Amino acid sequence: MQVTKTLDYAVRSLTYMGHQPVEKHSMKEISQEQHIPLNYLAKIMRRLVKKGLVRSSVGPAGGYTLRKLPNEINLRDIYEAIEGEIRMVECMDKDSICALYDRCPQLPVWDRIQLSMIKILEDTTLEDMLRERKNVTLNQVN
Amino acid sequence: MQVTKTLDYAVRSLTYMGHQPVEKHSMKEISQEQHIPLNYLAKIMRRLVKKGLVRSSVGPAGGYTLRKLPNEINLRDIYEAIEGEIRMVECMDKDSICALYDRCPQLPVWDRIQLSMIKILEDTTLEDMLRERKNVTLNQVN
DNA sequence: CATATTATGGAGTCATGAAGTCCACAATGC
DNA sequence: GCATTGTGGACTTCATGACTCCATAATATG
Repeated sequence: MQVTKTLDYAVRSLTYMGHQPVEKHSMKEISQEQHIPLNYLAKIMRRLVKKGLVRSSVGPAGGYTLRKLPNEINLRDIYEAIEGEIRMVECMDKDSICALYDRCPQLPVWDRIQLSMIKILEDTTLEDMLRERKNVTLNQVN
Repeated sequence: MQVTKTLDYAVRSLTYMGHQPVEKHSMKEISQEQHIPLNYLAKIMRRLVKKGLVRSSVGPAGGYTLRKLPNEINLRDIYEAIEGEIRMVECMDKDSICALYDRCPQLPVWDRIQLSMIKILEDTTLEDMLRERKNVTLNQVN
């Protein structure tokens, strides 16, 4: 559950679009405003389109718009669109077979923790981020 | 907040030692019982010693013992011993300077999420894992 | 005291994945 | 028909996780 740069970029882009959820935003615009490398952003947007978070149109005056309202898009959606299924431990994969079957005391614990985290992500929407904005006065990112 | 193999190994080893918290356990013993590559385990144990989680003694009949009782060792301790300070987002590092200072709506949100996670890790002790053991009937790890 | 046993320290290897670049191509508004 | 904007995929670079190996230090035991 690390926040990669890619995820950061995705959240930033979506938050940015969230300000005028109806308007169309070109990749170039997002890239410049949010300081995201254009070509890399292209890759990220493709995933967001494919996962149904944004709608795209090509050609001049093309760009992206959110498919839902900011309060209907939560962090879990975004996380999974970018990183795939949330899984804290590798062995939670269905296919893996464990040498310690039937005496692994960790699994239930990680599982509980993972559930809590998913809930937190689900409970946080783009709108929360937009609201947060005015409270922030000085901050760091990279 | 990914559970790496290294962290998994650390937790396993400590849980294993937790069964007889007083007894000494050699690296070879832990390695064999928990299916952890010996040389790699050596590296992990060094960190646990350095961070004060276990006590070591060398020579024949040497080995490791827990420094505290299982209910006094929580997952946060172990996590930080292995992975260092918990930080979900890179920009939470003190030194990083952000291009988006003063309009980064993400930070407070990630920070809140991080605090929740830390709390969960703190509230979970080795003893919880030991207790868990009897409830588990079939499982996977790798 | 010699030797076997156990931990310590550090260098080196290998594979994987994140982050980013490039380029050719497709859609479309003017 | 052309400029503009998104799409798809191949390719590169670099950092890090997950090891391996080896030389060395401490110490129980005979």
